[in-house]
Amino acid sequence: MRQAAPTTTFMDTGHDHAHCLDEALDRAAALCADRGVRLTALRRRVLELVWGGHKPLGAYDILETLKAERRGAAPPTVYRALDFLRTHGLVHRIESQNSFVGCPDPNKPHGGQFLICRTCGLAAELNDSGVDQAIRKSAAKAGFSVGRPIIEIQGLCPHCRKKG
Amino acid sequence: MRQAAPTTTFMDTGHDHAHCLDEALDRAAALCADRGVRLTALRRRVLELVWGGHKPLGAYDILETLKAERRGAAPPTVYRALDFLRTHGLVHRIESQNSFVGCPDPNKPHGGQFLICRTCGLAAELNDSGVDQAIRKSAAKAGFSVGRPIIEIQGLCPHCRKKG
DNA sequence: GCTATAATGTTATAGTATAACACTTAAAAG
DNA sequence: CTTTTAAGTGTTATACTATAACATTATAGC
Repeated sequence: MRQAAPTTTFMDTGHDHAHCLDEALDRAAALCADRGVRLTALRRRVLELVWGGHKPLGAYDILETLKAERRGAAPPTVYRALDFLRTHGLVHRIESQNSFVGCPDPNKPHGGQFLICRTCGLAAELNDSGVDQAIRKSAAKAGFSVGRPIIEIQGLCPHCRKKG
Repeated sequence: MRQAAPTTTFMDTGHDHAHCLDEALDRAAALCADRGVRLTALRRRVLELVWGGHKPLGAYDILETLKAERRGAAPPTVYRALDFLRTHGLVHRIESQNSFVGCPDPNKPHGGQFLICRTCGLAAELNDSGVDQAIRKSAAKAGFSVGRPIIEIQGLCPHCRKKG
Protein backbone atom coordinates (compact mmCIF):
# COMPACT_ATOMS: atom_id res chain seq x y z
CA MET A 1 0.00 0.00 0.00
CA ARG A 2 1.40 3.27 -1.04
CA GLN A 3 -1.07 5.78 0.34
CA ALA A 4 -3.36 6.40 3.22
CA ALA A 5 -7.05 6.96 2.54
CA PRO A 6 -7.47 9.82 0.11
CA THR A 7 -9.74 12.79 0.28
CA THR A 8 -13.47 12.28 0.12
CA THR A 9 -14.94 15.59 1.25
CA PHE A 10 -14.83 19.20 0.22
CA MET A 11 -11.41 20.68 0.56
CA ASP A 12 -10.66 23.97 2.21
CA THR A 13 -10.10 26.58 -0.42
CA GLY A 14 -6.57 26.99 0.81
CA HIS A 15 -5.59 23.35 1.21
CA ASP A 16 -2.24 22.10 -0.03
CA HIS A 17 -3.30 21.10 -3.47
CA ALA A 18 0.19 20.38 -4.72
CA HIS A 19 0.11 17.55 -2.24
CA CYS A 20 -3.17 16.13 -3.62
CA LEU A 21 -1.71 16.28 -7.08
CA ASP A 22 1.56 14.62 -6.18
CA GLU A 23 -0.21 11.84 -4.37
CA ALA A 24 -2.58 11.28 -7.25
CA LEU A 25 0.28 11.02 -9.71
CA ASP A 26 2.18 8.68 -7.42
CA ARG A 27 -0.86 6.45 -7.02
CA ALA A 28 -1.33 6.40 -10.78
CA ALA A 29 2.26 5.45 -11.42
CA ALA A 30 2.08 2.66 -8.85
CA LEU A 31 -1.19 1.36 -10.20
CA CYS A 32 0.04 1.31 -13.78
CA ALA A 33 3.24 -0.44 -12.74
CA ASP A 34 1.20 -3.05 -10.88
CA ARG A 35 -0.97 -3.68 -13.88
CA GLY A 36 1.80 -3.60 -16.43
CA VAL A 37 0.26 -0.76 -18.40
CA ARG A 38 1.97 2.40 -19.54
CA LEU A 39 1.43 5.77 -17.96
CA THR A 40 2.87 7.65 -20.93
CA ALA A 41 3.84 11.30 -20.83
CA LEU A 42 0.57 12.24 -22.50
CA ARG A 43 -1.59 10.21 -20.15
CA ARG A 44 0.29 11.50 -17.17
CA ARG A 45 -0.10 15.05 -18.38
CA VAL A 46 -3.84 14.66 -18.90
CA LEU A 47 -4.17 13.18 -15.44
CA GLU A 48 -2.21 16.11 -14.09
CA LEU A 49 -4.54 18.55 -15.79
CA VAL A 50 -7.61 16.75 -14.50
CA TRP A 51 -6.12 16.93 -11.03
CA GLY A 52 -5.35 20.61 -11.53
CA GLY A 53 -8.17 21.22 -9.09
CA HIS A 54 -11.19 19.56 -7.57
CA LYS A 55 -13.41 21.00 -10.24
CA PRO A 56 -14.31 18.70 -13.12
CA LEU A 57 -12.87 19.71 -16.48
CA GLY A 58 -14.35 19.36 -19.94
CA ALA A 59 -12.43 17.41 -22.56
CA TYR A 60 -12.07 20.54 -24.66
CA ASP A 61 -10.74 22.50 -21.71
CA ILE A 62 -8.01 19.91 -21.39
CA LEU A 63 -7.47 20.08 -25.12
CA GLU A 64 -6.95 23.84 -24.99
CA THR A 65 -4.07 23.41 -22.60
CA LEU A 66 -2.58 20.49 -24.50
CA LYS A 67 -2.67 22.42 -27.75
CA ALA A 68 -0.36 25.01 -26.26
CA GLU A 69 2.09 22.28 -25.32
CA ARG A 70 2.05 19.75 -28.13
CA ARG A 71 1.93 20.18 -31.82
CA GLY A 72 -1.23 18.67 -33.26
CA ALA A 73 -3.21 17.89 -30.16
CA ALA A 74 -6.75 17.11 -31.29
CA PRO A 75 -9.91 15.71 -29.73
CA PRO A 76 -8.80 12.07 -30.04
CA THR A 77 -5.62 12.95 -28.20
CA VAL A 78 -7.51 13.85 -25.08
CA TYR A 79 -10.37 11.37 -25.40
CA ARG A 80 -7.98 8.47 -25.79
CA ALA A 81 -6.00 9.50 -22.77
CA LEU A 82 -9.22 9.93 -20.79
CA ASP A 83 -10.45 6.52 -21.93
CA PHE A 84 -7.26 4.94 -20.65
CA LEU A 85 -7.47 6.78 -17.35
CA ARG A 86 -11.12 5.88 -16.91
CA THR A 87 -10.48 2.24 -17.74
CA HIS A 88 -8.01 2.13 -14.91
CA GLY A 89 -10.23 4.02 -12.52
CA LEU A 90 -7.96 7.04 -12.36
CA VAL A 91 -10.57 9.42 -13.67
CA HIS A 92 -14.36 9.55 -13.49
CA ARG A 93 -16.74 11.11 -15.93
CA ILE A 94 -19.45 13.38 -14.52
CA GLU A 95 -22.32 12.37 -16.77
CA SER A 96 -24.52 15.31 -15.97
CA GLN A 97 -21.82 17.79 -17.02
CA ASN A 98 -19.76 16.08 -19.71
CA SER A 99 -16.74 16.60 -17.57
CA PHE A 100 -13.97 14.63 -15.95
CA VAL A 101 -12.46 14.55 -12.50
CA GLY A 102 -9.66 12.66 -10.83
CA CYS A 103 -10.50 9.69 -8.66
CA PRO A 104 -8.88 9.75 -5.24
CA ASP A 105 -9.15 6.00 -4.79
CA PRO A 106 -8.51 4.22 -8.07
CA ASN A 107 -7.71 0.81 -6.63
CA LYS A 108 -11.13 0.14 -5.26
CA PRO A 109 -13.48 -0.41 -8.18
CA HIS A 110 -16.63 1.62 -7.75
CA GLY A 111 -19.16 3.67 -9.59
CA GLY A 112 -18.92 7.32 -8.83
CA GLN A 113 -20.86 9.00 -6.08
CA PHE A 114 -20.42 12.74 -6.39
CA LEU A 115 -21.50 15.84 -4.58
CA ILE A 116 -21.31 18.71 -7.04
CA CYS A 117 -21.64 22.32 -5.99
CA ARG A 118 -23.81 24.32 -8.34
CA THR A 119 -22.16 27.56 -7.31
CA CYS A 120 -18.42 26.91 -7.30
CA GLY A 121 -18.44 23.77 -9.43
CA LEU A 122 -16.32 21.73 -7.03
CA ALA A 123 -16.99 18.02 -6.89
CA ALA A 124 -16.36 15.70 -3.97
CA GLU A 125 -16.37 11.98 -4.36
CA LEU A 126 -18.27 10.07 -1.72
CA ASN A 127 -18.30 6.38 -1.42
CA ASP A 128 -20.95 5.84 1.10
CA SER A 129 -21.81 2.24 1.72
CA GLY A 130 -25.21 3.27 3.10
CA VAL A 131 -26.13 4.78 -0.23
CA ASP A 132 -24.77 1.79 -2.06
CA GLN A 133 -26.75 -0.61 0.10
CA ALA A 134 -29.95 1.37 -0.21
CA ILE A 135 -29.59 1.22 -3.97
CA ARG A 136 -28.89 -2.49 -4.02
CA LYS A 137 -31.82 -3.15 -1.79
CA SER A 138 -34.16 -1.08 -3.88
CA ALA A 139 -32.92 -2.62 -7.12
CA ALA A 140 -33.31 -6.11 -5.69
CA LYS A 141 -36.95 -5.39 -4.93
CA ALA A 142 -37.44 -4.69 -8.64
CA GLY A 143 -35.53 -7.84 -9.60
CA PHE A 144 -32.82 -5.71 -11.12
CA SER A 145 -29.16 -6.67 -11.12
CA VAL A 146 -26.97 -3.65 -10.43
CA GLY A 147 -23.98 -3.01 -12.65
CA ARG A 148 -22.67 0.52 -12.60
CA PRO A 149 -24.48 2.98 -10.34
CA ILE A 150 -24.17 6.64 -11.27
CA ILE A 151 -24.88 9.10 -8.50
CA GLU A 152 -24.44 12.80 -9.01
CA ILE A 153 -25.90 15.06 -6.38
CA GLN A 154 -26.19 18.68 -7.36
CA GLY A 155 -26.40 21.12 -4.49
CA LEU A 156 -24.39 23.54 -2.39
CA CYS A 157 -21.03 22.82 -0.80
CA PRO A 158 -20.33 23.97 2.77
CA HIS A 159 -18.36 27.01 1.66
CA CYS A 160 -20.95 28.27 -0.79
CA ARG A 161 -23.73 27.75 1.74
CA LYS A 162 -22.01 30.10 4.14
CA LYS A 163 -21.30 32.74 1.55
CA GLY A 164 -24.76 32.24 -0.03
CA MET B 1 -56.77 13.55 -8.11
CA ARG B 2 -57.09 12.02 -11.47
CA GLN B 3 -55.00 8.91 -11.31
CA ALA B 4 -53.90 6.14 -9.01
CA ALA B 5 -50.19 5.56 -8.41
CA PRO B 6 -48.43 5.07 -11.73
CA THR B 7 -45.94 2.43 -12.75
CA THR B 8 -42.59 2.28 -11.00
CA THR B 9 -41.15 -1.11 -11.99
CA PHE B 10 -40.28 -2.99 -15.14
CA MET B 11 -43.30 -3.73 -17.24
CA ASP B 12 -44.09 -7.06 -18.75
CA THR B 13 -43.15 -7.07 -22.38
CA GLY B 14 -46.78 -7.62 -23.24
CA HIS B 15 -48.39 -5.09 -20.90
CA ASP B 16 -51.14 -2.81 -22.11
CA HIS B 17 -49.00 0.07 -23.16
CA ALA B 18 -51.80 2.00 -24.81
CA HIS B 19 -53.12 2.35 -21.29
CA CYS B 20 -49.84 3.74 -19.93
CA LEU B 21 -49.79 6.23 -22.75
CA ASP B 22 -53.38 7.37 -22.32
CA GLU B 23 -52.91 7.81 -18.61
CA ALA B 24 -49.72 9.78 -19.13
CA LEU B 25 -51.41 12.11 -21.58
CA ASP B 26 -54.39 12.55 -19.29
CA ARG B 27 -52.13 13.34 -16.35
CA ALA B 28 -50.24 15.85 -18.47
CA ALA B 29 -53.42 17.57 -19.61
CA ALA B 30 -54.69 17.79 -16.03
CA LEU B 31 -51.38 19.09 -14.73
CA CYS B 32 -51.13 21.76 -17.40
CA ALA B 33 -54.70 22.83 -16.78
CA ASP B 34 -53.97 23.11 -13.06
CA ARG B 35 -50.94 25.23 -13.66
CA GLY B 36 -52.44 27.37 -16.37
CA VAL B 37 -49.85 26.40 -18.94
CA ARG B 38 -50.48 25.21 -22.45
CA LEU B 39 -50.07 21.65 -23.59
CA THR B 40 -49.94 22.57 -27.26
CA ALA B 41 -50.28 20.06 -30.06
CA LEU B 42 -46.51 19.98 -30.50
CA ARG B 43 -45.79 19.47 -26.82
CA ARG B 44 -48.44 16.83 -26.56
CA ARG B 45 -47.09 15.04 -29.58
CA VAL B 46 -43.53 15.06 -28.20
CA LEU B 47 -44.80 13.71 -24.91
CA GLU B 48 -46.66 11.02 -26.80
CA LEU B 49 -43.50 10.03 -28.64
CA VAL B 50 -41.48 9.93 -25.44
CA TRP B 51 -44.15 7.70 -23.97
CA GLY B 52 -44.08 5.53 -27.07
CA GLY B 53 -42.40 2.95 -24.88
CA HIS B 54 -40.49 2.62 -21.64
CA LYS B 55 -37.22 3.01 -23.44
CA PRO B 56 -35.65 6.47 -23.33
CA LEU B 57 -35.48 8.27 -26.66
CA GLY B 58 -32.84 10.61 -28.02
CA ALA B 59 -33.88 14.10 -29.06
CA TYR B 60 -32.89 13.36 -32.63
CA ASP B 61 -34.95 10.17 -32.65
CA ILE B 62 -37.95 12.26 -31.73
CA LEU B 63 -36.96 14.77 -34.38
CA GLU B 64 -36.90 12.07 -37.06
CA THR B 65 -40.52 11.26 -36.39
CA LEU B 66 -41.58 14.88 -36.14
CA LYS B 67 -39.95 15.68 -39.47
CA ALA B 68 -42.23 13.21 -41.17
CA GLU B 69 -45.24 14.94 -39.67
CA ARG B 70 -44.50 18.65 -39.65
CA ARG B 71 -42.90 20.82 -42.23
CA GLY B 72 -39.67 22.32 -40.89
CA ALA B 73 -39.21 20.48 -37.66
CA ALA B 74 -35.68 21.19 -36.49
CA PRO B 75 -33.64 20.61 -33.34
CA PRO B 76 -35.10 23.61 -31.49
CA THR B 77 -38.57 22.27 -32.16
CA VAL B 78 -37.92 19.20 -30.09
CA TYR B 79 -35.58 20.71 -27.51
CA ARG B 80 -38.06 23.46 -26.72
CA ALA B 81 -40.86 20.99 -26.27
CA LEU B 82 -38.64 18.81 -24.09
CA ASP B 83 -37.62 21.82 -22.01
CA PHE B 84 -41.25 22.60 -21.35
CA LEU B 85 -42.07 19.02 -20.48
CA ARG B 86 -39.05 18.75 -18.19
CA THR B 87 -39.88 22.02 -16.47
CA HIS B 88 -43.24 20.60 -15.57
CA GLY B 89 -41.86 17.25 -14.51
CA LEU B 90 -43.52 15.36 -17.34
CA VAL B 91 -40.26 14.11 -18.78
CA HIS B 92 -36.87 13.28 -17.31
CA ARG B 93 -33.50 13.39 -18.96
CA ILE B 94 -31.25 10.38 -18.58
CA GLU B 95 -27.93 12.13 -18.20
CA SER B 96 -25.77 9.12 -18.88
CA GLN B 97 -27.44 8.51 -22.24
CA ASN B 98 -28.53 11.90 -23.54
CA SER B 99 -32.03 10.59 -23.72
CA PHE B 100 -35.48 11.37 -22.44
CA VAL B 101 -38.20 9.35 -20.82
CA GLY B 102 -41.69 10.04 -19.56
CA CYS B 103 -42.23 10.54 -15.87
CA PRO B 104 -45.02 8.46 -14.40
CA ASP B 105 -45.53 10.78 -11.45
CA PRO B 106 -45.12 14.40 -12.53
CA ASN B 107 -46.95 15.98 -9.64
CA LYS B 108 -44.47 14.97 -7.00
CA PRO B 109 -41.29 16.96 -7.54
CA HIS B 110 -38.30 14.66 -7.45
CA GLY B 111 -34.95 14.02 -9.00
CA GLY B 112 -34.89 10.95 -11.13
CA GLN B 113 -33.94 7.55 -9.81
CA PHE B 114 -33.63 5.15 -12.72
CA LEU B 115 -32.86 1.53 -13.27
CA ILE B 116 -31.64 1.17 -16.84
CA CYS B 117 -31.18 -2.18 -18.52
CA ARG B 118 -27.98 -2.38 -20.50
CA THR B 119 -29.39 -5.13 -22.70
CA CYS B 120 -32.87 -4.03 -23.70
CA GLY B 121 -32.52 -0.35 -22.88
CA LEU B 122 -35.69 -0.16 -20.82
CA ALA B 123 -35.71 2.29 -17.93
CA ALA B 124 -37.79 2.07 -14.79
CA GLU B 125 -38.21 4.99 -12.47
CA LEU B 126 -37.83 4.26 -8.81
CA ASN B 127 -38.51 6.67 -6.09
CA ASP B 128 -37.16 4.92 -3.14
CA SER B 129 -37.19 6.92 0.04
CA GLY B 130 -34.49 4.69 1.50
CA VAL B 131 -32.12 5.72 -1.25
CA ASP B 132 -33.14 9.31 -0.88
CA GLN B 133 -32.55 9.26 2.85
CA ALA B 134 -29.20 7.54 2.56
CA ILE B 135 -28.11 10.26 0.16
CA ARG B 136 -29.33 13.06 2.38
CA LYS B 137 -27.63 11.56 5.39
CA SER B 138 -24.36 11.12 3.57
CA ALA B 139 -24.49 14.61 2.10
CA ALA B 140 -25.26 16.07 5.51
CA LYS B 141 -22.11 14.48 6.90
CA ALA B 142 -20.14 16.42 4.30
CA GLY B 143 -22.02 19.65 5.10
CA PHE B 144 -23.56 19.58 1.65
CA SER B 145 -27.05 20.83 0.90
CA VAL B 146 -28.81 18.54 -1.57
CA GLY B 147 -30.55 20.08 -4.55
CA ARG B 148 -31.19 17.72 -7.41
CA PRO B 149 -30.00 14.13 -6.97
CA ILE B 150 -29.34 12.21 -10.17
CA ILE B 151 -29.33 8.45 -9.83
CA GLU B 152 -28.94 6.23 -12.85
CA ILE B 153 -28.28 2.58 -12.18
CA GLN B 154 -27.09 0.60 -15.16
CA GLY B 155 -27.64 -3.14 -14.94
CA LEU B 156 -29.89 -5.96 -16.05
CA CYS B 157 -33.65 -5.96 -15.86
CA PRO B 158 -35.50 -9.07 -14.66
CA HIS B 159 -36.39 -10.17 -18.19
CA CYS B 160 -32.89 -9.85 -19.58
CA ARG B 161 -31.43 -11.66 -16.58
CA LYS B 162 -33.58 -14.69 -17.33
CA LYS B 163 -32.81 -14.71 -21.03
CA GLY B 164 -29.14 -14.19 -20.07
C1' DG C 1 18.47 -4.52 -35.03
C1' DC C 2 13.91 -6.66 -36.37
C1' DT C 3 9.31 -7.39 -35.70
C1' DA C 4 4.91 -7.01 -33.56
C1' DT C 5 2.14 -4.16 -30.97
C1' DA C 6 0.75 -0.16 -28.62
C1' DA C 7 0.36 4.67 -28.74
C1' DT C 8 -0.19 8.88 -31.02
C1' DG C 9 -0.96 12.01 -35.10
C1' DT C 10 -4.19 13.59 -38.44
C1' DT C 11 -8.33 14.42 -41.02
C1' DA C 12 -12.93 14.03 -41.27
C1' DT C 13 -17.38 13.51 -39.52
C1' DA C 14 -21.13 12.06 -36.30
C1' DG C 15 -24.07 13.29 -32.52
C1' DT C 16 -26.00 16.61 -29.09
C1' DA C 17 -27.60 21.20 -28.00
C1' DT C 18 -28.36 26.24 -28.19
C1' DA C 19 -28.29 31.25 -30.06
C1' DA C 20 -30.63 34.61 -32.55
C1' DC C 21 -34.06 36.51 -35.10
C1' DA C 22 -38.49 36.13 -37.90
C1' DC C 23 -43.09 34.85 -38.00
C1' DT C 24 -47.51 33.12 -36.31
C1' DT C 25 -50.97 32.14 -33.09
C1' DA C 26 -53.40 32.56 -28.94
C1' DA C 27 -54.63 35.12 -24.76
C1' DA C 28 -55.70 39.49 -22.47
C1' DA C 29 -57.28 44.17 -22.46
C1' DG C 30 -59.99 47.49 -24.02
C1' DC D 1 -64.63 42.35 -31.81
C1' DT D 2 -60.51 44.41 -32.49
C1' DT D 3 -56.17 45.75 -30.81
C1' DT D 4 -52.31 44.75 -28.15
C1' DT D 5 -49.16 41.76 -26.12
C1' DA D 6 -47.05 37.71 -25.05
C1' DA D 7 -46.21 32.99 -25.94
C1' DG D 8 -45.08 29.63 -29.11
C1' DT D 9 -42.99 28.04 -33.30
C1' DG D 10 -40.18 28.38 -37.69
C1' DT D 11 -35.72 28.94 -39.57
C1' DT D 12 -30.85 29.40 -40.13
C1' DA D 13 -26.65 29.09 -38.27
C1' DT D 14 -23.42 27.54 -35.10
C1' DA D 15 -21.37 25.70 -30.75
C1' DC D 16 -20.12 21.85 -28.12
C1' DT D 17 -19.12 16.83 -27.37
C1' DA D 18 -17.33 12.60 -29.17
C1' DT D 19 -15.75 8.99 -32.39
C1' DA D 20 -14.26 6.70 -36.98
C1' DA D 21 -10.63 5.61 -39.87
C1' DC D 22 -6.25 5.46 -41.42
C1' DA D 23 -1.20 7.06 -41.23
C1' DT D 24 2.82 7.42 -38.52
C1' DT D 25 5.83 6.89 -34.59
C1' DA D 26 7.57 4.80 -30.53
C1' DT D 27 8.09 0.83 -27.39
C1' DA D 28 8.85 -3.94 -25.84
C1' DG D 29 10.19 -8.53 -26.71
C1' DC D 30 12.76 -11.43 -29.47
